Amino acid sequence: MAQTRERLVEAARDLFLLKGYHATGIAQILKTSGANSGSLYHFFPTKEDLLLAVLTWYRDNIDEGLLQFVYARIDDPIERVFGVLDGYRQLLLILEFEYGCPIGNLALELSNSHPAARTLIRENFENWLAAIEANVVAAQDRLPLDTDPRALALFTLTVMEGAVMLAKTYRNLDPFDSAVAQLRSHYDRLLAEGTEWSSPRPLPEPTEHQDESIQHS
Amino acid sequence: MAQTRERLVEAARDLFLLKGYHATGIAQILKTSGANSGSLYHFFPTKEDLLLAVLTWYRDNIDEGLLQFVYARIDDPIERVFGVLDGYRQLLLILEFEYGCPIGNLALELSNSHPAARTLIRENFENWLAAIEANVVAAQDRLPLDTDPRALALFTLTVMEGAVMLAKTYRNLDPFDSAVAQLRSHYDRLLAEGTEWSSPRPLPEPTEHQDESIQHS
DNA sequence: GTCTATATATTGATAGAC
DNA sequence: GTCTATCAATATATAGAC
Repeated sequence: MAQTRERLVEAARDLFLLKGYHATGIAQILKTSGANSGSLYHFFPTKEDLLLAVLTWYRDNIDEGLLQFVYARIDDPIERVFGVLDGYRQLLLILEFEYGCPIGNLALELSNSHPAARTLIRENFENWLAAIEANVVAAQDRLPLDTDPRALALFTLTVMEGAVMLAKTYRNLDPFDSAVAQLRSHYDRLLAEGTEWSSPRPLPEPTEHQDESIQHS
Repeated sequence: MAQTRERLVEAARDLFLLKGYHATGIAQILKTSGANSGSLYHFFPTKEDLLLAVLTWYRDNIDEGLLQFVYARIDDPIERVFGVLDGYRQLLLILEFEYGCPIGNLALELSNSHPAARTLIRENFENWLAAIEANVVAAQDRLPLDTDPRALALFTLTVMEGAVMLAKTYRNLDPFDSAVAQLRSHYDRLLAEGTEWSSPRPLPEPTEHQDESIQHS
């Protein structure tokens, strides 16, 4: 049947999500999908080709799989951002923390060794960032004039990925909720400043450390 | 020799860091460490036992391996926090992004399937959090009275883990620097408020979304 | 505690009939 | 495009002499 390819991608997607790439065997993918070895290798010459198909699927399904589900019930752009984060929260709950961000998992497992996968992982992140950035831009009339939408979107993704990692490790939503609450307060402080130029960075207490290679905002 | 066990742990530690747990074979560990199969299984009945030894090593070496290196040249507690983050930045650079946080990598790869490892990963995070929290406490006289040191430390860890993931994926320090700069501005806003009680959360523009399950601060 | 040789299962991948 | 049978390589782990 023509949907064999699709079943294979779905099975691989779910197994990679739950167990990771290396820990998932071809045999399991065949069993889960109900396909045979010959069919799999007809569509995907190597296991890595199947991985790329999975990452392509995620990349092309961020809208229906994630955004539309949130946007359907929330209109305010800032609340949409936190609605997306809440989507990950729900998935952590539903799958009892045997989950994480599927892209994040594969990013840490494969970014070093699989360049083609890394490119697709980056494209996934780029799509996610573009969606969040669009929300920040839509709310820009309530944010300080010097707000950098891309940087704020990137910060949001950063916090989400870190928060999912900690929740998965603790098998508990507390670290996730705590981190998102801190992120919320970060947004709140920006909103509280309104459309004025952001106040200049205050001078910290004089300290005696010499070299400081962190770039400040 | 009595240091065979140590050489095995070091080799496994480095290989797990670069390639992950599943992608690292026993044969490679033997080759890298110069030990023989019999020696390895004398000390570690299973591969997972070796993994636990590696995680224990990290847990017991956070001081000498990370903190003291930073604290030796920085005294200010807030700058020590960002100095620790800068340590990860340097490692990303030195190892040309073929790196990440070793604990974070293993957290996403193994938290689901290896409960004993997950416990040690959590202990690693706890040690890291305690160190950062101690710095926040040390700077508490410059922070708002209602600052929660544990929550701020957790936020810092969250941002660090997410930032390392993105830098590794992009093979570029930009996302790391951007996220850390945002975190720095978060700290700066807290410092700017001084020791007063934090201003109450401002009311955002009224919006029409109904259910909002994110916990606000 | 260390050595070499090897067992056993599973891995990703292939062959060739249909 | 699908099927079964199977390959060669690698995986983790073991045996037993020293």
